[in-house]
Amino acid sequence: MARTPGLDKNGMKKGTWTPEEDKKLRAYVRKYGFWNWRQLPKYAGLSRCGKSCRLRWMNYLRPAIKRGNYTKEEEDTIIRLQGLLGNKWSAIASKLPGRTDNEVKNYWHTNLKKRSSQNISSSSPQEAITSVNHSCDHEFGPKNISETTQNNILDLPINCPMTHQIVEGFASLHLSSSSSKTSLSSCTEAVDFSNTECEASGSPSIVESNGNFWTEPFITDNNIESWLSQDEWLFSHEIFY
DNA sequence: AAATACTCCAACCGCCGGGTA
DNA sequence: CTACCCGGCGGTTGGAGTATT
Repeated sequence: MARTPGLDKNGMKKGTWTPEEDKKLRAYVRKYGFWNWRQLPKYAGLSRCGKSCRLRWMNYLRPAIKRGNYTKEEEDTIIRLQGLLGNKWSAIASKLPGRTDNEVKNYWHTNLKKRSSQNISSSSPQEAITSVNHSCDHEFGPKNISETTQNNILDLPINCPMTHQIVEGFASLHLSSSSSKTSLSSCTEAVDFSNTECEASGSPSIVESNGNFWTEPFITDNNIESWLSQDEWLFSHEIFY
């Protein structure tokens, strides 16, 4: 499972993360957040590229990541959304709290792919659409998504968290025979998602207030107690999720 | 017990889009 | 307008762990 440790062309370490590296990354992110992944390893004392740090944090160290077996509901959701959206793993994972796109992708390829292909012969895309439609009805009131989408893809309940994915899924299914992201974006750009369940992405003022954050991240750390209490707030409000 | 085949998943790679200077 | 940087995404791979022969 683990990859052999080595160095990339820039002299950065590759391969499996050690517990010590995890500790450093976790401690740094919990204290300072992640405002520039490229710079982060330098100040966190890690010989890793920023990308590797980001991946490690997002897929493994992040709080609230759910480990262990998938529930029947989760499996059904993955199968259903994969049928609708294709390999939009991040979109699918966003509907599974605590699961990462990488994890969902792996689980699909190792466990669900075969089952799904068997089910395809017995259930139509229309059934999958209807199923999602019901889940939206439950939270956002009745709206016939399948019918609406076929008539006007933009006329969807904007507050429905499924809408973005549904639009993209139908864009790939109906609007273009190619899989280029350009064709998808040209469709989704017309929709205002500002009112959907987007996570907060702005930098908290605690960082902005520190003008030398990146140049002196540790030096300015004079008020650890205060930082830690704010850290808990950030986590409780899912700023880091 | 040893060898081989298979499974699973952490991690890497390359590409793309958004933001900005 | 262009070039560059960065974060994010999806496809792929390496190899440890497990099952089978």
